Amino acid sequence: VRTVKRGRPSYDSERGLSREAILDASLGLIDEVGLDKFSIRLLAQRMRVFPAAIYWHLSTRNALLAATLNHCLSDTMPNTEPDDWKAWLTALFRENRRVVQRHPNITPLITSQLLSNAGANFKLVDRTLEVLETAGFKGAKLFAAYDIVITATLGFVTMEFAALPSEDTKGWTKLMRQTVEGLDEKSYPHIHRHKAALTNKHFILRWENGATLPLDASFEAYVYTIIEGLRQLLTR
Amino acid sequence: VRTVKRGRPSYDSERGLSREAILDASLGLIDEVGLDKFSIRLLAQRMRVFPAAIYWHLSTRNALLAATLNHCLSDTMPNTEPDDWKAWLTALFRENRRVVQRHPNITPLITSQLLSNAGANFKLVDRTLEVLETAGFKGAKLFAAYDIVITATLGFVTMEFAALPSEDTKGWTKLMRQTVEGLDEKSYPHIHRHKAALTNKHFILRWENGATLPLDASFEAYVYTIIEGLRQLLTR
DNA sequence: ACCTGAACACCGTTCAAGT
DNA sequence: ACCTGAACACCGTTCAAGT
Repeated sequence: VRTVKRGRPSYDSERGLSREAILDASLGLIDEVGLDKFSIRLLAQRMRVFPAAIYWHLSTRNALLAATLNHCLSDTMPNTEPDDWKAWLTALFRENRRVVQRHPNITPLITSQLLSNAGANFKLVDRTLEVLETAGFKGAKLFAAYDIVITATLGFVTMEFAALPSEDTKGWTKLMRQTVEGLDEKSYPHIHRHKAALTNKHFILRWENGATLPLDASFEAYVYTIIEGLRQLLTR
Repeated sequence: VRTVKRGRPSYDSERGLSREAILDASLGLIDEVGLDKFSIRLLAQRMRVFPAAIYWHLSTRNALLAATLNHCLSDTMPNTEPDDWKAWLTALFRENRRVVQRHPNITPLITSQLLSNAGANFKLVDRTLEVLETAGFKGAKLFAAYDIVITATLGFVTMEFAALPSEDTKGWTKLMRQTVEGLDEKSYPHIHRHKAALTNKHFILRWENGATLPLDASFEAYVYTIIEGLRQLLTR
């Protein structure tokens, strides 16, 4: 008789572990507690298993994190027609951002794990190359454009969702607010003039991240900038 | 009689600790051993001091890392005239990249610590706003352009110098090479066609990072793309 | 004010042993 | 094949005590 247990979504303790189940649980745990508090021991506890059991499926903590990141990003694929490269790229950037928005805590992994291994989204890579080629990019320009697209896909969101300290150590937000609001007119005239519009709303001058304060307008302007820039690169 | 000790550059064990000396030593240690192996205990050992001594000067490990990052990035400032915004931004992007190139191991910190605190480079922020305003950016466009410049400054290099696994666990490079070279023509026709030009040379398909294989051409194309895109944004 | 020395509550990882 | 149970060598951080 199979009795339904407490309802942990993607792991059934009666069926044992699997790589897939571990990655699901890992992503869920990172969403919940953040990377600082994520540990193999805590993950094992959630899956009602001994810590060492994880190591039978994944060789190391870093390998687990890398696999979790790829697992999270592996579904991204615009369903736009690939012959309109501008529309396709726009869809890619937006769709990717939506994914990261659902899992903001994974962003540090994008630069702490070189994005390349067995689980990477090679389908997306191939499609990107196809789109750029049909757009007219050739030779050295094609590869430059490809790198630019990858950077544009991940670069803005990693900055937008950059991690906050997991504990408000000694009133961190208060210190941030004071620092930014204390920037004086003499030393920082331009910051001072636009203080109201900048404070906690744009890079470096903020103390919340995209999870609570998304930078929608800047993101859309960034997408526009990249695509217009690529258009210039194409006809250079 | 002051006897010169073993010649650790910026810390003299006879004069005691200081925030400055700790940040110098911290950056040096990260350069040497990488973030994975960096620890407060190891840092303390290098400075010939008990671990707890560090905590008198910096409240926490994360605070230390954030301060180290800012310490590393705080000197960046193009010496170009600010009235030519394109030349100024180009200089900014290049100078920043040179800094990161000297300290590639700090890149993960850029997204794991929200870039904002008492030690951030607010002079650079103010100058950036000045340059963009004299270029003609106003209102909402000014703030979007500002966010784009910050992203462009840090986004590409964080991807370019994304960290590798600190130990070659189970022949990681070998696995990477096999994975990339094993991408078959049927499933990945475009990758396959350009395999020679892409393998270990561009994002996702590589297993070394910018420390050993810099992406000079792509970086310059990215700078061009951003600036041309901003030019379009300005006159939209 | 600044650091020592020791302790506490955690980690990742390994390995023999079980089933 | 897959997991247990215990152990090892580390961590970050706290705190009383020294100077």
